Amino acid sequence: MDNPVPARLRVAPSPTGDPHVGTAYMALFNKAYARATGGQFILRIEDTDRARYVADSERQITESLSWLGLGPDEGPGVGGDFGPYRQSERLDTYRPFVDQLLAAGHAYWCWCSPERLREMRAAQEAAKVPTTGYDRLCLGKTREERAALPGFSETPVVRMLVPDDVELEFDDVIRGRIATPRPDDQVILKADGFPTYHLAVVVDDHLMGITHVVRGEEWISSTPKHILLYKWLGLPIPAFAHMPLLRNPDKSKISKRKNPAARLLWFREQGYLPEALRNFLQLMGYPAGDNEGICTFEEFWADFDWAKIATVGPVFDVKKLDWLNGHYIRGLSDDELAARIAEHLEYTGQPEVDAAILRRAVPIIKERLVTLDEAAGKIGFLLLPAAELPIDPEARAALSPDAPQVLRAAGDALEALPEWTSQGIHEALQAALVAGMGLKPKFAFAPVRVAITGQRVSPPLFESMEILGRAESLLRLRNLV
RNA sequence: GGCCCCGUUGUGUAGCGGCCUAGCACGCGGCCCUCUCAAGGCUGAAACGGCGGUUCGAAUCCGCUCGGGGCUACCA
Repeated sequence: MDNPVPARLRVAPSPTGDPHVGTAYMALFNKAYARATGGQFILRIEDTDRARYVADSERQITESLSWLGLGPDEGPGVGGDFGPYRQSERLDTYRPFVDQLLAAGHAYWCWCSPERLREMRAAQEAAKVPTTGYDRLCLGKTREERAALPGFSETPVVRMLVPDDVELEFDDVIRGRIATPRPDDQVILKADGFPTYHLAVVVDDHLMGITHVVRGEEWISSTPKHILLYKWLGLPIPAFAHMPLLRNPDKSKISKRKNPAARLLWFREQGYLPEALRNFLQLMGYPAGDNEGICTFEEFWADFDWAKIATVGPVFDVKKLDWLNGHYIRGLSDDELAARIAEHLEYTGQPEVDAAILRRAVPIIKERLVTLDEAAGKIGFLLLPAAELPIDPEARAALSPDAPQVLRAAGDALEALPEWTSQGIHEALQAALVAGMGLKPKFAFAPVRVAITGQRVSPPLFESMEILGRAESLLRLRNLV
């Protein structure tokens, strides 16, 4: 890394619902750069929109980030020298900045009612005006003067007075120099006394010592407003990194409405491993490197480079995540995997599974799992007594006519087997059915599989029988026909 | 509508004027292995949006065009 200066970066979600996958995406790149420079990664809650505020949201954000290994170095709950880390608790901090802007003539009061603003916008649209925006009706007026006019509201807001010569270009560490649309006279202080995002980010980023503003591409067009604020307030301007937007398959900005994977909690519910998700997120808009794109967070941040980030919004296609998840599952030890499956069952509120059976079953389902959630289904047949074992109707229908003889022969061969091991079972059945009855292995074992598992497709048969034990296995062989 | 951003196989990406008859991964097809399904091995199909320039030479540079996206809120 060529930047020896410790960077301070923040991820700043709004608690307006369950966490968005984009939050994790931003957090990942933020934290990577913080680690690369030996700096700090900060979580700040941007709860200035009281209308959309959801009480439980912050907890879910914090939990999911730490689940992913992307917990902050500073933030609500973890502390730090720059708190509070919730904007709703910082209302007093913003006031002096607003006053300063007002006093300097860079901002002005506006008493226009929401209705008037709506009508104004509609009129502009109808008239096909090239540039829309606030018409500055309130600019230069006292409260009394404005009150005499229609569309007056008792509770005013404060707007920025964007000058004609506002700078419309800035440097982005990902995209280089970029141009932007001309900003409107943006509201910075709302009627309810809360700042808008635009004022709050600038003030907080400065007060919290943020060196790199990392956010989604959708913020490019408002960056000139922020730069204006920095300049007016006499504050140093941080570096900007506008990340590409994650997309739905139709290329639109990823949304919970169109894409279940837009919900960060979805991944945990589905049984994805946090390390797999993290690795997958690293691949979004970023080169894979060697090793098929598999790499640890440490390897990722060790040669992290903003310039490598793509300017195209990647389509968020979970197919590759499925593969990665399987890969990471296969890399887990049997004990670890058993523990993760048990955890997942608990997290999703599914019935508990006998720990001993689960542990013994892990080796035979491990390479067959895409998600942890599939585990219960795969070992279900090991958990029920013979009498309750459901037989898949299709599997039953596909049974060959000689199935009864095959099962009887299998039972006879296993009855006297000296040692109940998968290998012994395999050899005994091979001898009785393949050698003895002259059946092809494929056909010889099919009815046995249905009897033992109730399915045509199952984990390895002989290992399953070993886990079930002799008595239970024999019972199942007799039960089917 | 206006302004801005972007455009390599189905998806994620490599490529930064000749090494490209465009590489890799996932996905998809086939084969092998095999008690089913997986896993694993081998193998196949699949892309530079289009048109003009610049140049000895363009996926790479320029222009236009088409296409996609974002913003245009007292939401972030």
